[in-house]
Amino acid sequence: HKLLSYIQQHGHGSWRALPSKAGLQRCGKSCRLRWPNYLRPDIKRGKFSLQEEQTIIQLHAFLGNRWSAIATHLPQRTDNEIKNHWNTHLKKRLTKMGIDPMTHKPKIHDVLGCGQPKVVANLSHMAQWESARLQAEARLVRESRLLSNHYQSQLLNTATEVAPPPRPPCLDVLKVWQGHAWTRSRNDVTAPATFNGFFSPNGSLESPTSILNFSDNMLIAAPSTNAVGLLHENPFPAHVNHVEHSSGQIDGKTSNLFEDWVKTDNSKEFGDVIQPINHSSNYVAHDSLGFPGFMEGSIVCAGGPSDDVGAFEENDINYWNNVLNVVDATMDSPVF
DNA sequence: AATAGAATCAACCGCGGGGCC
DNA sequence: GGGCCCCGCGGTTGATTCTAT
Repeated sequence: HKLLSYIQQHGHGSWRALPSKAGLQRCGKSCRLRWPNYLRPDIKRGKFSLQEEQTIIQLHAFLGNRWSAIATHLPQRTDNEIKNHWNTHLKKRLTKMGIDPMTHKPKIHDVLGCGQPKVVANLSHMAQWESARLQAEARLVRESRLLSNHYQSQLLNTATEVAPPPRPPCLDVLKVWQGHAWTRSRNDVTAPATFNGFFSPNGSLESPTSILNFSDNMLIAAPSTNAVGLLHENPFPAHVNHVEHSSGQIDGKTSNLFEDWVKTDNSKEFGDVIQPINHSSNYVAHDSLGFPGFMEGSIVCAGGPSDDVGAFEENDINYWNNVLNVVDATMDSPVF
C-alpha cells in the first residue's frame, strides 16, 4: 500500500501535501483518516474484549460521545472503531438491559429514586470538566506520538544513534490540576468505597480516566516504541482470566453485567475470549494507565453469582448505582 | 440456492478549534 | 483582531457481509 509505505518511510508530515508526494489520488483528509483508523501498524483488529467494552461503557458514562478521549484509554483501538462498536453493539445491549445508553441510567432507577435531575446535571457537569481535561491529555499523547514517530523515522533513515524524543511538555501542570480536583474526594472517608477504586494503590492522585500517571521515564526508556503504544501496552492484561471456560461458570466473586452477557445470549459471541480461569488471580485489572481500580467498584461490588434473571437485575442496579455513586462522590471535589 | 432484511464498518462530510500571517 | 489554512472530531452514509426465511 502506497500510503502505508510512504508514512513508514517519511512520516505523514503535512496531510495536504502527502497525496501528491506519495502518488495517491485521494485528498489529504482522506489519507489522514485512513492512516489512524485502518493502516496504523499498532491497530488492534477483531472483537472487543469484555474489559474493553466495560471500559468504553464506563468512560462513555463520564464523557459521552467523546470518542477520541475514550480511545485514549484503548490505544490499540481507534475512535472510529469504538464509535462503531458502541453504536452497533453496546448501545443495543444497554437498551436491551433497560438502560438508557445516552444517560447511562437504568430506566428502573427512576423508580428507585436514583434519577434525580441533580444527579444528571452533576454527571453532565463533571463530564464537561473531565472531557476538557482528557482532550488536553489526548493532545499531549498525540504530541508524544508524533515525536516518537519522528524518532522512528530518523532511526529508519539514518540507522545511527539518535537522542530519544523529549518528554511531552506540561504534564506537571495537568497533574497539579488533577491534584486539586481529586484530593478532597480521596481523603473524604465518607465517600463510597467504590470511589477508592479511582486511585492508584500507591496513593497517587489520579482521576479515573487520567493517562498522565505513567512514569516519566517510560517515554524515554524505549524511544523506538510508539509512545502511546508503550504507555497503553496491554492495559488490561488479565481481562478474561476470571471466566471459567470448561464449565461456563462465572467466578462468583466477580460476576457482573458483562459476564452475564457471556453467560446468557452472548455466550457464543464471547466464546473466543473465554479462557481458563486462574482462581488465585486478582480480577481487578491493574493496568499500566494507573487507574487500576477504575472498574473495581462496579465490578467487584456488583454482587455474587447470578444464574437467574433476578440476580442479573440486581447486578444491573448495583453496577449503575456504583457509577452514580462515583459521580456523586466526585461532586465533593472543589472543582465541581 | 435465492432473496430480503439486518448488521457491520470503512469512509465521507461538516463543523469547530488552533496556529499562523 | 480578523481571515485563512490545517487538522481533528463526531455524526452520518453507503457498500459489504451476514443471517434468516
